[in-house]
Amino acid sequence: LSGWIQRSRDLGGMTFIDLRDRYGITQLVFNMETHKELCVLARKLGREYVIQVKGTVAERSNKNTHIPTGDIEVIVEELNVLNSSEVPPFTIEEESDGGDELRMKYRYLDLRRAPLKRNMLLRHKMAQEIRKYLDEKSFLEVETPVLIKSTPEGARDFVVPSRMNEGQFYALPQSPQTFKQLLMVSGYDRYFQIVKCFRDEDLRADRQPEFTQIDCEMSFVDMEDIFSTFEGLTAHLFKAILDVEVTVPFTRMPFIEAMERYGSDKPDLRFEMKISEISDLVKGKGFKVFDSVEYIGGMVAPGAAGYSRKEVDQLTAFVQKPQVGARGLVYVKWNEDGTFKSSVDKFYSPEDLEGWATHMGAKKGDMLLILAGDKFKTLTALGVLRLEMGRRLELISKGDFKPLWVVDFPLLEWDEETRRFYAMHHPFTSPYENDIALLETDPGKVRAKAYDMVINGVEIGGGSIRIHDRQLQNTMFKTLGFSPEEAEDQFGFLMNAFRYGAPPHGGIAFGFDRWVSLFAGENSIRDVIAFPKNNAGRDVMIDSPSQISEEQLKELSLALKLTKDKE
RNA sequence: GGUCCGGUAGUUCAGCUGGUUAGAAUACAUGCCUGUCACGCAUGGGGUCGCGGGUUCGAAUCCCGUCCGGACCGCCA
Repeated sequence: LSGWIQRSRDLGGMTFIDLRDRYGITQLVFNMETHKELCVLARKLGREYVIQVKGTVAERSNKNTHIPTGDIEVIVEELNVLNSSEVPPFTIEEESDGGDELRMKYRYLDLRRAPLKRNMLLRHKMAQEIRKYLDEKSFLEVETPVLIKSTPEGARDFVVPSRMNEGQFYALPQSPQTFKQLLMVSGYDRYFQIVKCFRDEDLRADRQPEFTQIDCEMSFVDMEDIFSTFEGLTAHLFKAILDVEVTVPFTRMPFIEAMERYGSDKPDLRFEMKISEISDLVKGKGFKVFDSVEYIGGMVAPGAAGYSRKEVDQLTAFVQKPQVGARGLVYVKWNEDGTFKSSVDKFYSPEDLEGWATHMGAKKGDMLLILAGDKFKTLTALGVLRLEMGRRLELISKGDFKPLWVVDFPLLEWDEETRRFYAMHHPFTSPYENDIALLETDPGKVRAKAYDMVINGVEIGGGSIRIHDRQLQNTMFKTLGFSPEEAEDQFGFLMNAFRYGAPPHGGIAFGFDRWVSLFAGENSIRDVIAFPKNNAGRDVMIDSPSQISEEQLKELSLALKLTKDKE
C-alpha cells in the first residue's frame, strides 16, 4: 500500500497511521512489542510523508463505524519512506482550515482533499457519460482549432501574436461556432466536442476566462429534434450520475413569460412566487409614484404577513442596493384577522388592497411585495427579490431539479449607445420563418429559433437553429450593420461554404463547468476546475499572466506601451 | 470602469468607543502514554497586526493612499 500520511496517533506502545491514497484512508498499525524498529520509525513520520508498506490485512479489534475501511487495518511488516514533506500550509482534510487564497496558491495540495477529489471524479464521470450517450446517438467528436481568427462581435477575444506573420494575431475561440457549422456543410451530420473556450471578460463565481463547453451540432433538424436529443442527454446524466429521474419533455417557456412571471431569462422553477403586474389596478388613485411609472408589479410572499418592521426595512435596503436598483419597496400585509397594513395606506382603501391581493393570488397571512418603474428594469429587480425571498422563506429545497427550455428569444437587441442592433444570441441564429419579413421593417420584433436550457436558475446551455441560406445570412449581416466588405472579411469563409450545399442545421452548447458544479452542489465553478483562475484572471499558483522577455517581444515584432507604469 | 466586504501567530479567527507585555483554537516541536481513530495529558516556540503616509502624548484600532483576496454591477454574441 502506498500513499500519504494523513495523520498519526502515537500511543506510546503502539502507533496508528491513517494512510491516504486516491481511493481513501487505511489505518496502519505499528506495535512496540512485535515490530519495535518499525514502530520507532513510524513515530517520527510527519503529515504528508509519502510511504509504502507491506503487511497483513487484519480485522480490527476496535472497529470504526464512521469510515468505510473502519473494519480493517494493516499490520505493517515492511515500511519504506519514499519522501518526506514539510508541514503543509493548511490541513489536508474534508474541512480544511485554509482560506481560499492559500488553497489556490497550493492547489496541488488542495486537490489532495476529499471534496476536491470527489468533484474531479464527478467531472470525469460526467464527461464519460456524455461521450457514451452522444456516441450512442452517432455523434462524432471532432477537434477544432484553438488558434483562430478574431471577430469584433460578442465577447472580447484573447489574442495570440503570430511570429511568422508580422503584425498579425490569432484569436482563441469563444466557441467553435463557425467550425461546427462548416462541419455540417462537410456532411458530418452529428458533431460534438468537449472543448475549452476562451472569453476575455471579467470573472464571476460562475465565469472563468477559459472554460469547457459541451459543443454540439446536428444537421437536418428543427428545434424539436434538438430538444428531444438533449433532454435525452440531460435525463441520461441525471440518471447515471445522481440516480434522479427528470420528467421529459421539459417545460418550454417563452422568454417574455420568463421575464414577466419570474423576472429572469433563467427562472428557478423550484418554487412558485410568480410575479404579476398590477399597473391597471393601482393607477389613478393619486399615488404619484405609481401614476408616473410604466410598470407596477409584485409577488406574494407566502406566510410573511408577520414580518417585522425591521425585516421589511432590510428588504427595502436589499432592493435599493445599486446591484438591484429599485427606488423603493411597497409592501401590503394581509393579516390573519383579515385586516390590511401597507406602506401605501394613505392612498388606498382596504378594498383596493384586497383587490390587489386577490389579483395576485394571495391569502390571509401573506405579504405582497411591490416594485414600480421601467418595465424590464423592474421585472429584473423583482426577479432578484423573488430569489432572495425564496431563500429567506426556505422555499428552495436542495436535491430538487427543475429543468426547462426558455424559447422565443428576440433575435436582436437594440443598443442605444451605438444606435444599432446586436444579435442577442449570435449572428448565425435563424429567425422564425414568419418573422423574416420583419427584419426589414421592425427588426426588434423578430423572434429567434434560439433556446436556453435552464436548471434551477442556472443557464446550463443554449443554442439555436442556424441560418443555412446565404441570402438570409446576408440580410442578417446587413441588419446588424455590417457592410458587405466587413461581412466578407470576417465571415467570408462561411458565406463561401454556404454556396456549396449547406444543410439545415442547429445545435447547442452546454457549460460543462456549470453543469458539474450544479451536480456537485457547489456555488462556484472554481470548485470543479482543477486549476482555476482567481477574481482578477490570475493563476496564483503558477503566477500567470507574466511579463515576457525583450527577445520574445522582438521576435513577435511587438512593442509595449503600458497605460500604467508597472515598474 | 464602479459598489460592497475582508487582510492580526503556519492556519482560521477574536481583539468594541485609540490606552500596560496583542489573545483563542488549531497546527508545529519536545516528553509521557499499548486499541487510537478530531486519541489523551504536560511543556514549549511562534507576530513587520498587508504596505506607505497622516492625526495623536499614545494607532492593530481613526483618516488618506496603495497592494492583495472575495462577492456583485457594468461586461459576458
